[in-house]
Amino acid sequence: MAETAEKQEALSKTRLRLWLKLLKSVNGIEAEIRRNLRDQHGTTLPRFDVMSALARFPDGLKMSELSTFLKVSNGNVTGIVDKLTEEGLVLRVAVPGDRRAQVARLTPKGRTAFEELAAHHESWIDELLEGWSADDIAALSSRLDLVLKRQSQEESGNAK
Amino acid sequence: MAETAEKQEALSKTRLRLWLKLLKSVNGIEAEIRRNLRDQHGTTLPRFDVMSALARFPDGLKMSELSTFLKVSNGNVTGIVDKLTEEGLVLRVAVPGDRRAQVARLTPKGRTAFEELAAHHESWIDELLEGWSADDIAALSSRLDLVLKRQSQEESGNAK
DNA sequence: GATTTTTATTTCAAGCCTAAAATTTCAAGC
DNA sequence: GCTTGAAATTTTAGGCTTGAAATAAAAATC
Repeated sequence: MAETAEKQEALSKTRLRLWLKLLKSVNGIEAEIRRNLRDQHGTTLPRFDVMSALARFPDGLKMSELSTFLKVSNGNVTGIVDKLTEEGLVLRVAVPGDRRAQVARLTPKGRTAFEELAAHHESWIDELLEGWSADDIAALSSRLDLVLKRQSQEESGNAK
Repeated sequence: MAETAEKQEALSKTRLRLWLKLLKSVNGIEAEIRRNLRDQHGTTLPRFDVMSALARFPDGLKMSELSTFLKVSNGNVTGIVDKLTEEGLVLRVAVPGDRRAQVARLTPKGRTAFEELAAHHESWIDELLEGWSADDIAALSSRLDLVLKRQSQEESGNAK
């Protein structure tokens, strides 16, 4: 079932237009979340992301695990964790048996603060995706799995 | 047709999970595009975005029009256009009758460079969205319209 | 056990981005 | 024709991000 070159070309353009629309939508949602975090909570998305990651791992994450998980550079998380530590939301704990490594953990204060943020975050998303049904979501989700699958393949290809 | 509170809560969680997956997918695609622009063309996404905007307006765009169109700050485009101008890809043209304003335009060299970039960009997207049919795209596109509609409403609400 | 390599993290330099202040010019009202 | 306010742009200060260099400790090799 060979498609014609014309159809392939049209599909390529259609995909490009979709990508631009998708990017615009996602950037818009992200901008609103950043705005809400700043205006309503005096914080930022990178800080929320770090706290969110640490909330999933109650025993804490090593700095390098944190940067891998968030897909940002090591130097980046250093700065963010520094700030969160100064504010008493995160704690650096020495790893027994390895004096190079440190584990970052949420403090009780940090956990409480995160839970507050997370609840609001969920409700913002719920509003922003108003009109999306469970079926809509399932359909998109399966298409996104295609994208993510490709990405994880590529990653393993790039592995050193 | 009142849904139960339980269903509403489940939908909210489902939407949140979708959002996280969507963000991961889009960030992954964007990261690959940035990588390709850097490694294959020695340029960056912000530069590509500026050139792309200027390519759509052969008569050029005022600096403020450019920043509005791209949804970035004025100061931001100043720096990017500075660099592109130094490299001979963009030209600043005085606006007759208004000595405050300047129009940024692609030079012929800039246009050629952009067309080269744009062709590659389209093919990268085409590969990254491999497996997305015209029907998939149409379905998602209509859901995204919901999001974009909400965003444009909000914008006009925020207008000064 | 000394040397080399790898691993974990931080520091650094540079680019991107924003919001706000500063500059220059235009337009309106007097 | 001044003055005041608005508009277009650039400059500035500060935060985020990266990739690469630097530091320090662990692990592997000899």
